[in-house]
Amino acid sequence: MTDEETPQDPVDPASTKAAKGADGRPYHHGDLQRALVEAGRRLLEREGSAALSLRAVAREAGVSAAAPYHHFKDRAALLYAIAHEGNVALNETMKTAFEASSPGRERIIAVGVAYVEFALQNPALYRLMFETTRLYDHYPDTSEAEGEIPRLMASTFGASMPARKSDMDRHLAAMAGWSMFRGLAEVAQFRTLKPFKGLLGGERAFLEAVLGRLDFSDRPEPES
Amino acid sequence: MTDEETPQDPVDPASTKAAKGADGRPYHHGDLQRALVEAGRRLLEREGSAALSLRAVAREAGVSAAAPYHHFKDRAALLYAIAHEGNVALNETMKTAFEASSPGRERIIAVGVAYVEFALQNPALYRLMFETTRLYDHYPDTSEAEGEIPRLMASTFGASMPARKSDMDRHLAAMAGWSMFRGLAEVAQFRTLKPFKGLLGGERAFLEAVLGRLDFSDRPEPES
DNA sequence: CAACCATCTTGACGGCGCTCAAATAGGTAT
DNA sequence: ATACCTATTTGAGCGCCGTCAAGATGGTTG
Repeated sequence: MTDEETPQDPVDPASTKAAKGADGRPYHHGDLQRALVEAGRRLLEREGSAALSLRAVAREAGVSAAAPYHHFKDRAALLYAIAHEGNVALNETMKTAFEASSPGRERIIAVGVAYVEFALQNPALYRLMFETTRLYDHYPDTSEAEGEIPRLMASTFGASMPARKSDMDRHLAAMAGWSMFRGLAEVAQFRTLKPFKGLLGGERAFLEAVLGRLDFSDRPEPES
Repeated sequence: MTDEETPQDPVDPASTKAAKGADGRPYHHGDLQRALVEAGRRLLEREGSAALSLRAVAREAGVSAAAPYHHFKDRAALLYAIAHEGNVALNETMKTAFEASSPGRERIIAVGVAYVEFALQNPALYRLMFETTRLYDHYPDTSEAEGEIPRLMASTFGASMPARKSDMDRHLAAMAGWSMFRGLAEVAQFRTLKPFKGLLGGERAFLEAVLGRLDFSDRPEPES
């Protein structure tokens, strides 16, 4: 991640137009859109989601308060862009865990641990993704990474079952897994659980033990 | 619904100060603390959580913008009070479901359905409770109802297991159940699931089917 | 009655999201 | 180079927000 906002052009500070300031930054920001998203992520990690105001992001990126509006329709659009990056990252994490594991119970737990650990390591970002996904749920064009997570869930659980199983059962298992992942991602953040995790041998052991409480067994058709 | 004055205009010359409970201390305009919380809940249902500004709540209650500060330390304290009411209500709902069911698998599903249905019926309030509980997690004096929910979870799951099972296992099962409840409360709100629920025979059937994916079986000690 | 004091209002401050006209820089055609 | 064009950035301004200090209001009490 090149979160370096130094000027990449060796502009001559004396000859170039410097009406705005002597910081050497070219008047035309190279890629303000990108810089804003990165400033937002930086701010999110450093100060938490409460500090994620448009003005603060603009300040962090070193531009005026109105500048973002030429790259994002409104505040929500900027937050959406940040959340989208998070979704891409989470999706990658899950996919890696998926591919590094073999089908079945082991894989479900591995993907779940990856999911929850991502949330624990990026709590503010996760919560932003969470909120944003909810707000844009009804939008017809939720983008690639957002849609991929449920798909990955389905194949994670689908592959762990005999092929003869109905799609309904597969979907239900995926829903249960997804719910468990999301719920655990929240519950595991409670500070009161810390000693409990210690007793179990660490956070990862805790996550695996809880996720192990998902029912992986075959089941009779729910109907018929 | 145009701008209608709230019917609780404080000028009620006949009974300005009388007719208030012996416990309350309604000096000027009645019990403003109570009125503010109710105004907040009203606003939450009518306009959603985005409209829950301190000024809006004060307006809804018919007082000046600064009046709430004599009853709540800041905006967060007011939101906390509203969320607390929600926690009391949720706790009651769960307790009722608990007592109306018999121990074991049936009970776990009944309590889970009660939990998730509360969230689905009061989405804005649930989300507020959710956020607030998280923010105040580290406070030493989280109040009665907030603490009772985990306790109820523990006994819901604890009673479903043989007594010889270790506390650890009981707690883990409760954590898994709690995670599932919370996650499902979020996931079940996605509009895209509507047809899926229909195929299953309605929302309740969907909830029961997903919750049924919790592992209720006995397990070996997680550590050995 | 008058003094008191809890209660609420007024008015102000700074920060916010958002909009808009005006200014400026970089690239391109002349 | 010159002049233009377009994208980018700015500064001012609107209305709303949370918050605070000081003043007004009115019930309670000596």
